[in-house]
Amino acid sequence: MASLLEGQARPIRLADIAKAAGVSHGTASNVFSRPEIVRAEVRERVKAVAEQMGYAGPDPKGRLLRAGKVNAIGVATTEPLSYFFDDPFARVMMAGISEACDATGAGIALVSAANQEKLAWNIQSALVDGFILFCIEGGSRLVDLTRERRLPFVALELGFQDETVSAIGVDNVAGARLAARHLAELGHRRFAVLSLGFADNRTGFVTPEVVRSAVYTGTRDRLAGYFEELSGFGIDTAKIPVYETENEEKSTRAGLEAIFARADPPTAILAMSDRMALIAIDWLRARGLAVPGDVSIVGFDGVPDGALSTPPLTTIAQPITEIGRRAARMILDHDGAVRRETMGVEFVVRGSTGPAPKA
Amino acid sequence: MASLLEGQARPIRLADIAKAAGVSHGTASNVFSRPEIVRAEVRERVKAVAEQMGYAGPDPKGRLLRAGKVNAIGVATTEPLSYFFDDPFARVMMAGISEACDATGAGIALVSAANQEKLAWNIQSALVDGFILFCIEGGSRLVDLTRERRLPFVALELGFQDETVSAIGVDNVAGARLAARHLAELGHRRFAVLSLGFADNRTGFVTPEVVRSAVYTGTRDRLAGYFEELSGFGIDTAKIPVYETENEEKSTRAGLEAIFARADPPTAILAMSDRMALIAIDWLRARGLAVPGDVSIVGFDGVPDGALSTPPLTTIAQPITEIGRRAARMILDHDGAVRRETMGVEFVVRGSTGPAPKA
DNA sequence: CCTATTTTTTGAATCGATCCAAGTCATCCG
DNA sequence: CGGATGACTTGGATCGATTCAAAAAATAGG
Repeated sequence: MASLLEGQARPIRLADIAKAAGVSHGTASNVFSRPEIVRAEVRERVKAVAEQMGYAGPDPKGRLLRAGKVNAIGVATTEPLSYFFDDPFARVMMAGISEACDATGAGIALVSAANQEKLAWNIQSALVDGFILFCIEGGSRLVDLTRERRLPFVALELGFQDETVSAIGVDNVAGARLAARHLAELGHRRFAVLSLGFADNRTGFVTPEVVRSAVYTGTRDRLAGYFEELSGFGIDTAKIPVYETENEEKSTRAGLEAIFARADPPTAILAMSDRMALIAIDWLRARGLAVPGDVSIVGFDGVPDGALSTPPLTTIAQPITEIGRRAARMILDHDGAVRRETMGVEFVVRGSTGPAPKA
Repeated sequence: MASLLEGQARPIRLADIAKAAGVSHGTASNVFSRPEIVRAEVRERVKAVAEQMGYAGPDPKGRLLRAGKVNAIGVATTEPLSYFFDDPFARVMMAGISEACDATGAGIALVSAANQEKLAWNIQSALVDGFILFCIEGGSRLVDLTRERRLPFVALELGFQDETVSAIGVDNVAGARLAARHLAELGHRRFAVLSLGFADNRTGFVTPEVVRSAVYTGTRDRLAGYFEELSGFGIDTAKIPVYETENEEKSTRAGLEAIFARADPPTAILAMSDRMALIAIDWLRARGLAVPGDVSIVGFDGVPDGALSTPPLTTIAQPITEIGRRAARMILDHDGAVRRETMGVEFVVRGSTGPAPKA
């Protein structure tokens, strides 16, 4: 019966080598995984047989089951896979993760969960020892799904409150205050905020109601930081237009249109991401408004592109690489504990902010 | 004895669920993998037990062994992992690979082989269905190692000749000719070439001897393309300085120093990579030489940064994304055949080239 | 040459699932 | 009521390795 299948090129297994070399599979295994405990003569014979039969070496699939450890960490997001290579924030983060993985020889498995069903499947079937989650959007779904794998995981940019998951974030309130203070000290009094989401699938001007029922506390905290600081300068924050975007071109431009269509347009824009800030710079300049001459802008994140724009972007920089490194290490030397780390931010003054224009 | 270990939290297996629910492991398996063939009542009972016992779902490690397919493709290079996120060429390539993987729901495993021993191990133990190799450097070692896995693989940027491996490349000769012709037609007569490697670990001016014994035929072809075309314009190619770099900042700058230290410095530089071309632009401008006023430069590759430099770079663009897509598809629908594809290049005129300065 | 050690080798057990041929059971039909 | 049909279930085999206690072989010591 087996003879009928001959020539079917069934891959050679370790057991085949063992049989051909006349040793037990235990010994054959040792030849590859612990050669030093096998008598030299036997070792060479087995190796020769393996070579001659075209054995590819112990199949990691088999080894894995026994070993239990994959030696790779999964990085997941709800964006398409290309997000990891396109998005500047993600790239810097990945560089940090890469560094930690390189240091220990671990691999990186990229997992995308762009559409609902596949998301679940990809997370469920990823061969990894743990996950790093980019919770840029639809984060709660991602967290829930990952939790079911019962593997260690760390959430990054986790927008919402959930004390049961390990996470690394930044001090949003402090960062936002820094940004607001800078602009206020430059004399600005008319502000607008380009905001990240307070809940999924919403864009447009934000009402106090929306803020109160925010799902994403990260967004809420940044806004709170802005407002606290501005209030300290005697500015009526209730009058500040806050436009919620999806952190991409279209909704951000829509937000700018809406903001500048109002009476009394702002001289200063607080953007909750560098992405939006950079889009804003383009939009304003295309509209003939000088940055920072007519309008000043402060971003948030500290992506490298911000240094290259014209004018270069003043921003609140997260220690992105360091966050990536720590996240990877958290998975790599996981000890079962839930850890939450809040990193400090750094205020980077570049060229997109200047004194408020004389009224 | 087992009781001594109780509380050790050994992860729950499918078999445990089966036993607890009073069904066979076969049925328990079906509950998760083919729920429709299990009677509703039984299915719910098993699911309830699983839920209650905190079962994480079928472990992919176990499933993998039986299924045989990982559903992930490995991307390997001899650079550190961060290369994939830092290098513009790699990033565009990865975007193409990502696209193809997203379309079929496959994952991407990044494998780095920065140091000798780990290289071997990482390649040997990567859980993937096939490899895409970035042969930017030390490519032959990478190819040899990968061949031993006996998994499908495609080599990208394979510098050397080896008809036994699947590879996707570009028409180097044609691309180089385009670049050379453009400059010659602009009236340039004094050239220099910033060259990629002809063999490993060499930098410096290249002799005909080096070219003749080239390991990297890609480099040789590009040079041949330049020379063929320039000869057609009656230029004595034997007098053209060709400086071999390691395609990074240091050796490229060294090359420029050496080239411009010679009598009769060039008015046109043919760079075999955009990377070198961009470094050259910086170097020249820092030196007070106008680009393209005093010196014109043509790159090779077509990385997106080239469009953003000052002046923007004239270059020979490879269809990088498309190469990535094809490479991924080659692995994804692998049929056992060795395939070699040569893609066309596109000539992109931007601002780094202009008429030769009046003598 | 025999016993005590030490070095190697063996082969069963395990890792965690899926697959499938064979078996069970209830239902339907003539 | 016997047999055919259909719907689930069962449990052994398998995927490809590693591990480890015990057996076997080699070596040392007396």
